[in-house]
Amino acid sequence: MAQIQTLSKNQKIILDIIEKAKEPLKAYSILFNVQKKGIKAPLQVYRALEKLIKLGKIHKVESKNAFVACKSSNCEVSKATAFSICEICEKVTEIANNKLSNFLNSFEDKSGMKYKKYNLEFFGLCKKCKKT
Amino acid sequence: MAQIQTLSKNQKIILDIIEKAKEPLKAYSILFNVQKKGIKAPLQVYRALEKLIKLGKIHKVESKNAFVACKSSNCEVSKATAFSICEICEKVTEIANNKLSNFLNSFEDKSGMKYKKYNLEFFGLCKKCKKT
DNA sequence: TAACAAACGTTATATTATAACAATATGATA
DNA sequence: TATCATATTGTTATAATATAACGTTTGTTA
Ligand SMILES: [Zn+2]
Ligand SMILES: [Zn+2]
Ligand SMILES: [Zn+2]
Ligand SMILES: [Zn+2]
Repeated sequence: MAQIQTLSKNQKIILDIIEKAKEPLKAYSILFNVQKKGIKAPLQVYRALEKLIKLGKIHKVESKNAFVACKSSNCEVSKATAFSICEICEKVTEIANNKLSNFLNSFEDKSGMKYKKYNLEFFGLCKKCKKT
Repeated sequence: MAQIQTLSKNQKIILDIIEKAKEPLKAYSILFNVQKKGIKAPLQVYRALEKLIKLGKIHKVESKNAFVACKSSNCEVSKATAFSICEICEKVTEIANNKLSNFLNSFEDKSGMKYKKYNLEFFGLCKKCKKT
């Protein structure tokens, strides 16, 4: 019944490794890490990633072509994502901030376009890197 | 004196083709289009793109790996970009909205991180595609 | 159990981007 | 003008990221 059980074998393997990582993982680094578990080809990784993204279990950090597990249990279906990215140490953190998400989810302009989804990436210096 | 004059030959050629395009251009499609002008290698394109981005003349649409000319003369240096992207016709438009940029430029959270730059991509249906 | 959809495995290939090296051009300044 | 520094160019090769196409297997459900 838990959502995790609806995941297939490869999807579980790959979600697991992404969840355990401390930083966003790139597809081929995931591939390298799961070869001992029998996943041999890029497509196997990319297919799992695609599914996990659809389910909101992971997100893609577009500016880095890398994948992170979703920390904010809010976004079961990933249609509103925001990240902070340190330009020095490259630390990536998912931003969970109601003021921000409320603002963006209700954003409208004069284009007549209906926004269903967004991805926001902030860049700057993290606490540690600011000090140096 | 005009900023355009500080651009090199290759940079001008590539900015020109991006400005004339009606949609975001991919690097290799740019390459194909400028081969008659003597630009033969990917690196020549990527180097010009990199410089043009730094100058704020163009932006990269991360989710599409494509490049658009900056329309909003506000962002001379591109540190705050926002796009709307239609999921059907793939039309991409740079959003110039003061309420949005003011909100994001002054956004702070409890992470202690100082945000200097952001990129936001909205997805949805454009006016035309909503009707069908 | 028949029919369908989702996931899998595999090979090959497409697409996007950078490394490394050498030459030339440009602009500032002594 | 000579010289120094920096930016730009040209070129070949290669790295990194992602998908096409094919057939098989597994799971669901009518
Ligand atoms: Zn999330
Ligand atoms: Zn940092
Ligand atoms: Zn712009
Ligand atoms: Zn559209």
